[in-house]
Formats: sequence, C-alpha cells, structure tokens
Amino acid sequence: MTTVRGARARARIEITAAIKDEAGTQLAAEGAAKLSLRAVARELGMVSSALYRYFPSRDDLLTALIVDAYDAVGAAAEQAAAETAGQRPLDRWTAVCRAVRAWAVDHPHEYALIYGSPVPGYTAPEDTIGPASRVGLVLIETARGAHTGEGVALPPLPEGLRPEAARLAADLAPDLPPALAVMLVSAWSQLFGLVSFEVFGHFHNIVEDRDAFFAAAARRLGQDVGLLPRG
Amino acid sequence: MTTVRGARARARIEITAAIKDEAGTQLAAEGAAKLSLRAVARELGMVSSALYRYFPSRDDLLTALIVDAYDAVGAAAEQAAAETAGQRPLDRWTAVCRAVRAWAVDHPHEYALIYGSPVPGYTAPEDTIGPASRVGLVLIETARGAHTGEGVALPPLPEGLRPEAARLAADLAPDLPPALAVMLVSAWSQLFGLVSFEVFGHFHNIVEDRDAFFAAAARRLGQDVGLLPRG
DNA sequence: TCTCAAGCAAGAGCAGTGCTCTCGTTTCGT
DNA sequence: ACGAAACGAGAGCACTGCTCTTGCTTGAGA
Repeated sequence: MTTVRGARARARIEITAAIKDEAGTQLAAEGAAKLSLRAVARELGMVSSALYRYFPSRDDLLTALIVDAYDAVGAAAEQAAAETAGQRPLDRWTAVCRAVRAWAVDHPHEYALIYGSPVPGYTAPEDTIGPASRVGLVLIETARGAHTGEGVALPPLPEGLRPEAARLAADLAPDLPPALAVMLVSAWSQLFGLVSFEVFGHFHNIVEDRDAFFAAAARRLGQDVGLLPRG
Repeated sequence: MTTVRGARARARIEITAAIKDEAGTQLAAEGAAKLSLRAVARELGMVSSALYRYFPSRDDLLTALIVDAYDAVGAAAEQAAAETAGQRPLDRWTAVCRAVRAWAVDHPHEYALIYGSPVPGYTAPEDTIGPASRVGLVLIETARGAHTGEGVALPPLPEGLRPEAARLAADLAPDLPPALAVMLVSAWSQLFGLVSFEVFGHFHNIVEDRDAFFAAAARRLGQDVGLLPRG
C-alpha cells in the first residue's frame, strides 16, 4: 500500500516537496521569469544537477507550480462558496469573485503564471486541466442554485450562437439552459479580464477605488448570468 | 531642422529600425521569452555588443516592441471605428471589438507582450501610456456617439461607487455621465478578458465556435455601455 | 546475510544568455 | 585639419538550463 516505503522513498517525497516549496518562494518573490533552477538548488544546499533527479526540466517544475496555483485559487473560490452557502445567489457569486480577486492581488506572480502569457513551450499538460477548471465549476455551481426551479429570463440567444450554446451546455452542465451556459463562460472570462487588468497594472492612474469598482463589476456579471438582486 | 543630417545620422535610424524589425520578427516567431539580443545581432550580421549602441538594454528593445504593439492594436481599433462611421453605435462597437480580437489572434505573441504578464522589471515607461490608451479612447468615442443627446438609461450606480465614478468620468470623458464611464472601463477590461482567454488557450476544449461566441459577448458588452440594438 | 543493481549527489563541462570594457577605426563638427 | 564623438569588433564576466561521468549509498532479492 502507500505505507512508509523505506527511508529513501520518504526522503524523495520530502526533497521533492522542499524543491517545490523553495521554487514557490522564489516565484512569489521574483516571478516566473527569474525562477532559476540553480538558485533553488543553491538555496537547498545541493548542486544543480542533483535537482534533475526530481524534476526532469525547469518546465516540469513550473508545471508543478502552475498546478499549485490553480489549486490555490480554486480552493479560495470554493471556500468563498462554502462560507456563503444558503445566502442569496447573487451575494454568493460576488463573494466568489471577490475571493478570486483577493487571491490574485495577494499572489500576483502566481496569478500571472496561470492567467498571464503562457510561458513555456505552450503545451498545457494533462495534469493542469483538472485544477484549472475549479474556479469555473464554482461559478457554475453558484449560478445553478438560482436556476433549479425555473430559469430566470435571459436575453434570447442570437441565431448563430444556438448550436454552440447547445454544445456548450451539454459539455459543461446539461441541466442548465444553453443561454445560461454561454453567459457563464462569458462571465468567467470577463471576471478574469477585470482581475488581470488590476493585477497587471492596466488600471494604473485610471481606477482608484478598486474595491468599489470591482464589487460593482462582479455584481453586474452575476446579474448577467441571471442572478437577481433580491431573490 | 530635421533634414538629412549626414550619412551617420541616417544610418543610425536605419539600423535602429532594422534592429527593431528583426526583433519584431523574432518576437512574432518565438515569443518575448525567446527574444535574444545576440540572435538579433547575429541575424543582422553584427556582434552583440554593437547592438548596445542603439538600445541600452534588452528591456529597452522590448519596450520599443511594446509601444509598437500598442500602436498596432490601437490602429486596428481606430480603423474599424473609421470604417463604420455613420453606422449604428452598437454595430460600430462590435466592429471595434472584433478588430481588437482579430489583431490579437493574428499576433498572439505581441498581444501577450502587452496584455499578458508584465515581463520586465515591471515598470511601464512613460512612452507606453499614450499608445496603450488608444483602444480605450476608441471605445469611449464609439460610446459617446450614442450618448450625445440624452444618456440612455443605465442602471443606477451603487452608493459606494459614486465618488469613484465621478472622478473617473472627470478624468476620462467629462462630457459623459459617471455611470457610463464606469461601464466603459468595465467593458474595456472585460473585452480583453474574452480576448485573453481565447489567445492564451483557456477556451481550449470549451468554446468551439469562437467567432459566434465572441460576437455575442462583444454585442452584450456594447449593450452594457448603453448602446441599443436598434437606434 | 551478502551482493549487486538502482538511486543518488557531486563535479565538470557545453552552449547559450545579457551586459561591460577596451581597442582601433570612421565620421563629423568646429 | 584636428580632435572629439560615434561606432564595430572582440574578449570576458557572471549567469542560465541541461548532460554526462564518477563515485557513494541504499535496499531488495539470492
């Protein structure tokens, strides 16, 4: 089973974790661009080549950090949803959005790693798609709560979008109306547009009261997916 | 004056342009991360140190490319606005959005350079703020056309956003109602959320018919800023 | 219990990077 | 015509990711 497999196996996972930890520290401090394998090894008191026993390449180490980042922001979103269970859907929605934004502002380099320019040879490994979808799933779940009985009135879909909307709904959430699925994906990406502009500095000298601005925008996104102000 | 200032001055601007050109080519081909001063110099038949007579550092070269990219996407937006002059505001708005998206899809690396993770030591030089605001100005201009007479009904601003909205409108467009200024900034960032998710691959295996999806989303953004379907 | 393959850390080394400094040469303003 | 400024070439520094070889250590099977 997964019991204690000798000292060697235990050391391996410990060292692997230590490498990932130190790499995470350097990522948070300096950003992905300045993350150096040699510096990580140096800080851990080993030589750089030894590090390749644990991660085949720098990109693999980065991938591990990417997965961690997706998991962290996903967990933040899930926690916000859990803490607001039972409240009005629109309030839950804005709470989830706020949690995502708060995590991003607190971890700008990790955020940039996952929602900024794709840094490596541009191939998202299979391991990332699960963690990457956690935030989206929370948004879907939050909206689903308001649509269990009868779908709130959403604007009708334009003709050309009907097939895509049907496919999207079938893939994402077969129990939701296609128009809602489309709105959810839109709102999902637009949420990260708001967050990215703030984290990446595009609001510099433009938006001052970021909290109020974001709160209003997140609320509006929630209304876009059919969540009513009072329900 | 700015006449032909000897062969040397002419050569200088020519070589500077050649460097920027070659760097742009490498940027488009491989992305900002793999843009190498030495490779640029090699391709131009000079030695790497000679290149420092024209650009003090790699970051300065990148900054020049950033300015070019902002100008290119700004020009695309302006052209779309010009070509649709006289049409319905909502149609002009979606045309501008489509132009931005088309440019981004055609120039993913340039797009990532300006709207992805901030690459260098994270200090946006003064020269970039002008070109960087061109797209935003086009969006403002497009919306202004629909609000000259009387402001279309926008949802009332939440209490806490009033001061920020007033300041924002005063800064951006004093002739526009504060609620519209807020909506414009929101829509601006959300537009790039949609584009970034597509260019950066977050719609992979999720959105198939990107054209239809984006068209509907852009249209909805236009309605958010008060542009009516028929007007 | 002994043995031997596998796991491991260390070091040297390769190819590449940004950047600096020096050294002759060319150009241009005075 | 002279001298200062601009210029290109080259060597070199410190750094990077990564590979290969060399021994040592561990642990599982005979």
